[in-house]
Amino acid sequence: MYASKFFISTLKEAPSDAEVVSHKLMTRAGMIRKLAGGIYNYMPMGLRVIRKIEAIIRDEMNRAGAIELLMPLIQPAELWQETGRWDKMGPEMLRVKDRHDRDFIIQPTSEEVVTDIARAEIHSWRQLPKNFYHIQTKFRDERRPRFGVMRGREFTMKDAYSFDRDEDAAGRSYDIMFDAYMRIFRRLGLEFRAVAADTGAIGGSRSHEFQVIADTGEDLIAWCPDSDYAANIELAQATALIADRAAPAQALEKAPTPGTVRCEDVAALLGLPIERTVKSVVLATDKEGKTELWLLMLRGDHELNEVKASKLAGLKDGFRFATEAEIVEHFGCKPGYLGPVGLKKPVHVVADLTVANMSDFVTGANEADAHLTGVNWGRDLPEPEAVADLRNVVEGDPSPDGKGRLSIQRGIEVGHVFFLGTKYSEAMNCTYLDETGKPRIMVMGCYGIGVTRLVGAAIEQNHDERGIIWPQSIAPFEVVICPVGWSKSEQVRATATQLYDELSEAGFDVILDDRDERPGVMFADWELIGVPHRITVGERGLKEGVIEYQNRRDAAAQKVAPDAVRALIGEPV
RNA sequence: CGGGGUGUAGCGCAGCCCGGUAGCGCGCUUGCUUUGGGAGCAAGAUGUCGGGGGUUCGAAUCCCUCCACCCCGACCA
Repeated sequence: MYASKFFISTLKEAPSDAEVVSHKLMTRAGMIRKLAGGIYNYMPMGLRVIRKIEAIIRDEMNRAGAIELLMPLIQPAELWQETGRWDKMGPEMLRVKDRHDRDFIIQPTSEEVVTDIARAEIHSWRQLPKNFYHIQTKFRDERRPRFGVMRGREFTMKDAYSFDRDEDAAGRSYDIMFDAYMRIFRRLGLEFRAVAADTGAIGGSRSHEFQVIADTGEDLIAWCPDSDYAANIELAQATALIADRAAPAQALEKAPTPGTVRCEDVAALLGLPIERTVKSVVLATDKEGKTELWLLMLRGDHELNEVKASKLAGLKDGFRFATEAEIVEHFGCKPGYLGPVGLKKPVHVVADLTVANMSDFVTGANEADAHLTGVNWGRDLPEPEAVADLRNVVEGDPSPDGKGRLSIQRGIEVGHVFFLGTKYSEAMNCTYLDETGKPRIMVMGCYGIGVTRLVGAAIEQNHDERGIIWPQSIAPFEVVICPVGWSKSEQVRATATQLYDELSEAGFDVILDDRDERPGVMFADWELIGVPHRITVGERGLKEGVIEYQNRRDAAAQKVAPDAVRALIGEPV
């Protein structure tokens, strides 16, 4: 490709609405242009990256035995009504009507349609297993689209769906996809981690997220450097940090703590470590018109994990945070000084694993500007109604597998593999005949990769102050040739053109910058765009018989003979 | 959805408080000079000042309203 024949539109300054680096750099590099909130044009330079990512995904999906098809962007409401998601999905799903006033949706995902295909086309156990996938535009009307391509409303996703005869076979399909995903993300050249993830309402144990490691990620992942344990923090198991509860040593006393609401402040005021304080989180449930309050107790330095809370026996069907009025009614006190001792009305008291083994701890006194010290289970208040893992793990917690301590990293979720079971196949009566001629429900799995999000994630992980640094496998171009004095020097032109031809012939994606710009302009543009290898050809060097090579990660260029540059670049990918 | 903020040239911004008919930098066009890290000089082009309504002799500026975009949002009692 010659630059003059391509489309390059770099900006010196990013639009003010771009917040994260990937959004800024993609816009500055001319890869995307915003059309509306969360909706972007993929400009030629950006589309090349997307196409390369798609090619790698296709290659590995096909290798893993998945079969590509393409399901429509617009889907009829009937299928979604059949599974009940027409009502469940909420405003995130964009609904449209056709000229006959019939309801359609713009697909946020494709379980319904693919299951409809399977039930219509697959009739025999001999046809199983099957795994269908497509790479298709999705639309999710996000509450708050942000971060450019990382959380857009319109985006591209690869979604795959496996169909199997039973759970064992579905497990094998899952493993095959898991392995394929490992290969895909390795080939994309990203630092990533596969982590156990919450399975939500569907249950079961098989769900993994693929997280690209980046400080700007929205997800927290807990992993153990000494073992292969890795889980989303939503799921990561916390252990009791105190093995056995010590006997009470202190008397129950009330301490004045005026204006001191947060646990760290209470601890500081009382001159105690924060590990001695217990915070009270008040939730509410509404069942058949009856409101019940739940007091969840966590150590002062710990945070409530809502996913874990939602698994508690009484909170399974949904909960909310209690209102101030409800809190006053039950505790006789406004938030800030709440505790489990001296309640006005009964509440369900649930203690975190660690809190359940604490003694002589500090809680609110249910009285403004006061806390209680020397609080002890059994003596000052009844044993908790339930003890459960309620908190987020923190850096340094013991790994649940008993092999060392947990580290916490931020990640960007770019892939998810999920064992679906029969949730959709049962709702849609997707069956096959087994060897005995009996109809049986197919067992499904689903597997997604956020293609456009990957572009953003790759940049979040690989950039510097000058711009993007693409992994070679997804760079819009692998090599750029910058001729200095293109229009002036016959010799520069000849050498640059010859290099271009040779490298293209060798299978590299090469762009020759024949725009006749000054070197500073070319260098700045290509460093912003993030091409991994740059070759500079100028009369000055040619007099000494050299050209220059610089890797995007190098601090400076090195002079080499034209025929030596190939060795520095390595191989095309 | 609630709270806050911002909309002025392709991009980044000033002007608004205190009304008088729009400006700067980058980019773009033309010419000359320059040519190894975002060139210099000169001459240009580009704005329904987010939309609508109102106040006023006069509105980017004041008032009302709509829209768009951005940020924040139980974080824990």
